[in-house]
Amino acid sequence: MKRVSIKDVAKEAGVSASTVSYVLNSTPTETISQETQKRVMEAVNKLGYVPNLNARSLSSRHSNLIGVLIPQTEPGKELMFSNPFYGELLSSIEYTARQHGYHLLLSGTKEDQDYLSIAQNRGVDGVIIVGTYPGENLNALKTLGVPIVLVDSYVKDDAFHTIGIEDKEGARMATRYLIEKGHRRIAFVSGSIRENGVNIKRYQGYCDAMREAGLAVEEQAVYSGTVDYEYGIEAANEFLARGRKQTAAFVTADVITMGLVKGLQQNHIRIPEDVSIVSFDDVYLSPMAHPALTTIHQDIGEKGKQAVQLVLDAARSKEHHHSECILPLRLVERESVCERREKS
Amino acid sequence: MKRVSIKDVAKEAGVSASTVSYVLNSTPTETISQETQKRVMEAVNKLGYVPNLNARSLSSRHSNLIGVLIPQTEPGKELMFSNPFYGELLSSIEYTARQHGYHLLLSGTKEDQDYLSIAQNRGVDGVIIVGTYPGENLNALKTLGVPIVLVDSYVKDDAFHTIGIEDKEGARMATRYLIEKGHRRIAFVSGSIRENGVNIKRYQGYCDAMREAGLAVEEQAVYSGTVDYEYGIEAANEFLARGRKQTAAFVTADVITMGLVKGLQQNHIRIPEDVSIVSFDDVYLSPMAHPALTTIHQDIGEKGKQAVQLVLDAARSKEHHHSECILPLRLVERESVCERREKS
DNA sequence: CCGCTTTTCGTAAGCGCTTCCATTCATTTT
DNA sequence: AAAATGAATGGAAGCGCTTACGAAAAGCGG
Repeated sequence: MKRVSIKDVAKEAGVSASTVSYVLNSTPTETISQETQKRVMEAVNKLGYVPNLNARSLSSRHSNLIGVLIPQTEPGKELMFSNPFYGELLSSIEYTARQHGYHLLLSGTKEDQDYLSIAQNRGVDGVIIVGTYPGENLNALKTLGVPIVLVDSYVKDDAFHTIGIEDKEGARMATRYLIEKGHRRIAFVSGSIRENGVNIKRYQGYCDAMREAGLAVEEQAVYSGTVDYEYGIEAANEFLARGRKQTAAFVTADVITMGLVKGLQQNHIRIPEDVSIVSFDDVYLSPMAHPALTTIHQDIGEKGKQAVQLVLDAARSKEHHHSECILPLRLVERESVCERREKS
Repeated sequence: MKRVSIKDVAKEAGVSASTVSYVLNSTPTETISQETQKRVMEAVNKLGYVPNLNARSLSSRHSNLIGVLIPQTEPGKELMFSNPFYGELLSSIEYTARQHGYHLLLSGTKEDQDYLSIAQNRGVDGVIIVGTYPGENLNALKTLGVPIVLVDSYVKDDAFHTIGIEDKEGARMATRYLIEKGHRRIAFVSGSIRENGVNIKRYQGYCDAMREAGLAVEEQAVYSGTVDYEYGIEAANEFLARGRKQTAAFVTADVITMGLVKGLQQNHIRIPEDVSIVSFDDVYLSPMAHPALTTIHQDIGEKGKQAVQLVLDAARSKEHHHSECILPLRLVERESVCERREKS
């Protein structure tokens, strides 16, 4: 239980602590003889020495740690992963980071929280923030001096790196697809529409597509709530309450869609025969849905990978150059949409 | 960008660094006058001081950090969360930890990996390991001197705390339910069956129930693969290949079930009319499946919460007392099972 | 006003590691 | 042969914080 420190190794190998440090870090400016290296390594193995990374960070000013902030879907709701999208994203982030020898410091976030706590405290080398946050909170982070990458946020500020997708274009693509299938009354269902968020862009894309086709965007055709399946069910009920006006819907998240489909089916509305749906994200389980979701596919794995890459690149290069990465989208056709000739 | 340290605060407040430390940690043995406290706090706020937790850990020997090890489902597969169960569990762990002022150091794990790296390195205060691992790897962790809790593992060793569920009983319950519904030929579908893992217990429960009902456990009725929906589909094909012998199945994970259901439906096998299924886990999305999954419900949130609780309790108390926590299970009836009179 | 207890605070010694700089030899160079 | 070079290592000063320990200030009964 006795922690073995670098000094113990030094003593065992009959060298100084600094020498041990040099061989362990293979410091390029220093040169240690083969023989000594071998002796040190033997001591390390014999004693089972593992360096204390806290101490290392303290003196070397970098921690090989990346802070990751993932939103709790809703304040008060503890389920950070009520949206499987986050799970998949985190998965990819973790995997990529680990490949590079980095670990993750994970924290969920409530809106009102002080993000500094996680980041500044532990001396992370960079921060990945996923989702949309009020600007003030982000500003505090800028003073941190470590690279910050925003995933899926439209905050425009050169202090941050960003990675996202063509939200607007994706939504337009989805909506247009529905229009091409003969639908004219198309609902828009999304999570909360907030400043700098993705949903506002997707809403614009939806509107654009409608307008381009000469269709009106009716207020009663837009549904907005939270990003979880509960809201999908709620939206289904609301759809009924509003009189089943639309024959199709563009939904901005697969989770919502799953709830929506369920809610609709429970009311004996058939998908896609009665209501066609194009969804968004293409999470791991969406081909498993019934019907399998026709959805805008985004490469979640790539998103996470790029996020990590951005942080690491920025952490390495000294001068700050703002970078931005937009991933492409594509529509994958499955079973939740069918042709429709509007009666009117 | 200039980091403000405790000394800066001390200077600003006109006191010594130790005094600042005392007020910040409200060290119980020391007593600082109200007035000084106020002065210090003002300086802290004015300078925007945030303590460097690395330094703190270094000198105080505790980090307010919990290491979390989550398995990559399959080696080579990067998707740690191909099973939504892990996402939900992590969610709960993160939330609970945060409530207690702890952060998470997250790492995925490959089988062959050296777990020490994450734990020992960073001086975590405890480790939560979810899933089943080869014993040798765990042994290395024992020397760590921090509490370790194993989630869903049947490794018997007083050095570890464990938290799990009544796997065997749950499986028995599920199988018996199917039998009560008139099924006699029941498949067992699970992820890999390995030593000390949950599936072996569930298999036993399945066997027990069958035996109790005087039914034979046929080798060709058991399917075992990986825990993801891809395997579910595979199992469906295998089911066909083996001649559609069973009228029901007990599946040990909802993700697998989703794949299985999909695969079966694609082959025009109706659920539950042709094949009834009782699943396991009751993940967030399982009521959304089509049909909604009749499944053994486990309280994933509670599991995560207890895991954290166990670590923290153990970290606080000096002497080691092995603790163990088994959570109850219950069957929730939904739509994937129906009555059946065996033809034979 | 004096010893004595309490309260309040500063000094200093680390925690385990990195890293600049100086030092010691063994080689070369001229 | 003396001077210059370079390779190989150790010394020591921190990184930013905690925490004995001890000293000074303050309260108090007599």
